[in-house]
Amino acid sequence: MAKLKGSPADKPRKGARTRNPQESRRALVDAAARIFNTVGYHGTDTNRIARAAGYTPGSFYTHFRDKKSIFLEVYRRWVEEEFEVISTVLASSPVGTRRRRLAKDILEHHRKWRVFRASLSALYAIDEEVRSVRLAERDRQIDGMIRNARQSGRIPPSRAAALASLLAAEALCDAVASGDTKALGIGEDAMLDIFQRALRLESAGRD
Amino acid sequence: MAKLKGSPADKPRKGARTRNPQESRRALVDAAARIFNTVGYHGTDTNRIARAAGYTPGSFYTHFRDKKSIFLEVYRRWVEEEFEVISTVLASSPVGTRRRRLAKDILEHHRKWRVFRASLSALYAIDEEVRSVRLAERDRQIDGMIRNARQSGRIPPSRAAALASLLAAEALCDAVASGDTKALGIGEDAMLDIFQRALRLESAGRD
Amino acid sequence: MAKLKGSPADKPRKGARTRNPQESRRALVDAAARIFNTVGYHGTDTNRIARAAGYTPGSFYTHFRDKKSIFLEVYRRWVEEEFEVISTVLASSPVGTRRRRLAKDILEHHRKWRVFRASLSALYAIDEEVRSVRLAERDRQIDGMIRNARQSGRIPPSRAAALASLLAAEALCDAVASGDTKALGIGEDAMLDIFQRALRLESAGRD
Amino acid sequence: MAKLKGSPADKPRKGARTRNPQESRRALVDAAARIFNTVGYHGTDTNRIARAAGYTPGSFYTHFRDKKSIFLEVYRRWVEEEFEVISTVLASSPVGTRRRRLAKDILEHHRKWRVFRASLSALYAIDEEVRSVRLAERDRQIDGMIRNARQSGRIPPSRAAALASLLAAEALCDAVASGDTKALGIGEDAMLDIFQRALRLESAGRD
DNA sequence: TATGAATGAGCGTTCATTCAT
DNA sequence: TATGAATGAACGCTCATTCAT
Repeated sequence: MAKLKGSPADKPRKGARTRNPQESRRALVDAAARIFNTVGYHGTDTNRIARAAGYTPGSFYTHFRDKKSIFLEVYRRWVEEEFEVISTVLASSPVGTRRRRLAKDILEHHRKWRVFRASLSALYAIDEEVRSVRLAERDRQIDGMIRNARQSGRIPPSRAAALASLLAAEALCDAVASGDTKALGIGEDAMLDIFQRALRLESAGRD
Repeated sequence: MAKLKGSPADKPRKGARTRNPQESRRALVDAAARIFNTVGYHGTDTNRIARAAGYTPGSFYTHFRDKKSIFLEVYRRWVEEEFEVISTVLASSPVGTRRRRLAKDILEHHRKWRVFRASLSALYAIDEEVRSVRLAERDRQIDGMIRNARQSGRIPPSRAAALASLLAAEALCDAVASGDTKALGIGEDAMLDIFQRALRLESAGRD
Repeated sequence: MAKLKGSPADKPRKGARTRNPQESRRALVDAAARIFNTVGYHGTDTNRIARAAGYTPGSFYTHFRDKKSIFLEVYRRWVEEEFEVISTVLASSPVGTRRRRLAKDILEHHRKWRVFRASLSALYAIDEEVRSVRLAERDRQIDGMIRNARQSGRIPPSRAAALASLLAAEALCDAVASGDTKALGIGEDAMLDIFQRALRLESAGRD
Repeated sequence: MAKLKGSPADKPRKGARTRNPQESRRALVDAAARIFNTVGYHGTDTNRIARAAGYTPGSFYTHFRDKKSIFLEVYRRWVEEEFEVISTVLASSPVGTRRRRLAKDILEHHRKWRVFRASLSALYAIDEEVRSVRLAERDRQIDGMIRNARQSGRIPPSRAAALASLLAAEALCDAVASGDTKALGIGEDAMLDIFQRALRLESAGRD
C-alpha cells in the first residue's frame, strides 16, 4: 500500500548541509511536509525525510524529538499558511468577488494538502498530543471567525455555529479537493456555490 | 503512539475454532472491527486480529487476501449498520420527534466507530481501492437520500446538495462524537440543533 | 571495542530451518551463548544471533520476547551445566582426588564462560530482572551446599558461610580462568590449592 | 534496560565553562563517574557526560580520546580513593577496632561504587586495554599488601595468598554492598565477620 | 480449513565521534 | 579551548505474509 519510494518528493535538496540550524530545521520540515502529503504519516520514515532534506538519518534527531513532533510542526505551519491564504484574499480582493475568491483559494489550499490532512485526522483520533494541538488550533480559528464578523460589522456567530460552519466548509472542501465530486458526477461549480453558502452561514448562526 | 497491546479488544473469542468458514470469517471481521476501532489501521496487526478471533495467524489468510481487504469488509459492514440505524428510526419513530431521533442515533453510531472512520479517511486519501469502495458507498447513499425525499413527498435535493448535507452531517457528527465540542466549550445540544438543520438542508438544495 | 563481526562464533548452523520449535529455540540459545561469551551482552545483536543459528532476524522474536530474555535463558542453562559438572565429579571421582578434580572442573567451566559471566555481573548491577533471576539461582546453590554437607555427614555451614565460600570460590575461579594469575606471575597450582581450601571452608563456617 | 535519562546524576554543573583544561577534565571525570555508576558503561553516552559537566558534546573530545579513556580515568581515580580509605583507617584507627573499621570503610566504598565496578569487570573480560590497566592496579595492590604485612611485623603472604584474599574480600564486599546478603536472608554482621577473617587470611597464606 | 513457525524487509531511534567555526 | 550541528553505522524490534504440515 502506497509504495512511492523513489518519488519526486525525494530529490535531495540542492544546497544542503548548512551549519545553520534554522535553515536545517526548515529544510527538514519542507521535506517532511512533502512526504507526509504523498504517502501519509505511516508511509513516511524519518530516514527518508532526512535524506530528502539533504541530511543523514541521525541529523533528523538533532532537530526533532521524534517523528510525531515534526508532524505537528508541519501541521502548525499548515495552519499559518491557511491564515495567510485567507488574509491575502481579505486584504486584496474586491468585495464583490471576495467570497468566491475565498472559497476558491481555501479549496486550492486544501487540495494541495489533502493527504497530509487525512493523516492528521487519523492521528487525531488516536493520539492525545495530536488531539490537543489540533484542538488548540481549532479554538484559535473559532475566535478568529467571531472577531472577523465583529470587525466587519456582522452579527458574530455563536461558537457552535462558527465551529459548524468551519467543519462543514472543511468537509466540502476536502470532497472537492479530493476529486470526489467529479467522481460522483457532481459539478465543481455547484459544490462551490454550496461551499460559499456555508461560508456565509457563520454570520447567521444563533443558538 | 497508540500502544494498546493488551486492550479489552483482545479477548480471545469464547467458542472459537469452527470448521465453518462463514463463521470464521464473521469472527475475524468482528475482531478486526473492534481492533481497527481501537488503535486504527496501522496500529492493528493481522496476527492480533486472528488471535483475538480465536485463530492463529495463518488462518487469517485463508479468509482474507490481505489486511486491506478485511478493512474494506469492516467498512461495508459499517455502511450496512448505518443503513439499519436510519431505517429503524424512519420505520419506528413518530414524525414529530423523528428528526431529533435520527440525529441522535446517527451520532451515536458515529461516536461508536470514530477511530475506525478516521482510519478510513486517511486510507481513502492514499489508496485507490479504498477510495473506489468508499465512493461507491457514497454514491448509494446519495441515491438513497434522493429516493427517500421523493418517497416522502419532498422536493428531492440535487446530487450536489445531497452530498453536501451528507458531508456536513458527517463532519458535525464526528466533531460531537469525538468530544471536540465539549473540549471547545460548546454544548452538545447547540450542536445537535445545527446538525438537525443540516439534515433538513437536503430537501432545500437546488442546482 | 570488541569488533568480532566475522568471528567463528557465527557459522550459520548446518541443518537449520527446522519446523521444530524446541530445536529452533535450542539452536538460538546455543548461538546466543557462543556470541554473548565472545563479545558480551552489549556487543551482541539479536539479528546476529538469529543468523548464526541459521534463522532470519524476525525468527528470533518468535522464540524470545527480547534480547534480555534469551540472555537469562543462557544463564539458566549455565547454572544447570555447572550442576552437572559438579554432580559428575561427585558421582565418579574417587574420594582421594575428588576435591582436586572438582576444583579443576569447576575452574574449566568458568574459564569457558568467563566473558558471559562478566556480562551477567554487569547486568546484574543494573537490571532488576537479571538480579532477581540470579538471586534465585544463588539461593538454590546455597541450599544445595547445605544439603550436600548434611548428606555427606559433615557439619552443614551457615547460610552466610556457604555464600561466602561460594563467592570466594567464584572469584578465585574467575581470576584463574581469565588468566590473571598467570599475568600476575602467580602459579596456577598455588591458586588451585587455595581454591580447594575455599571449597573446604564451607564445612567450617559457624555464625 | 536501565533508562535513567533525567536522573540526579545529570545536574549540569554549577560554575561550568572554565578555560582551565585541568578544571574541565576534572569536571568531566566527576560527571562520568557519577553516570557510569548509575547506568553502567553501555548506558552512558558521552554527550550526556559532557552536558552533565557543563560542556557541549564536542568538548568531551578535546579532553579525552574516547569513551573508554575516560572510563579508565575514572577507574584510576577509584583505586586512589580506595588507597586513601585504607590509609586513613590505618593511620587513625586504634589497633583494637582497626580491622573492623577497615572492613566497614572498604565495604562502604564498594557499596558506593558497585555499579561502576560491575561495568569494569564486564569490560575487563572483553577489552585488552581495560584488562592491562586493571592488572597493573592489581599488581600494585598485591605489592602493597605484602609491604604492609612486612612493615607491621607480620609474616608476609605469598603473592597467591595476597591475590586470593584480595579477590575474596572484594567478592564478599560486593555481595554485601549490592544487598545480596539481605536479599538472601543473611545478616550483614555475619558477613562482616567472615569478611574480617578473609582480611586476616592474608597473613596466613603459605605457598 | 487450520496451523504456527518462519520470513525478511524495514523502521524509528541512538550515540560515539568529527569538524568547521 | 570550546562549540554544537552533523554524521552514519548500527541495533532492537515489528509485522504482513508464506508455506509445509
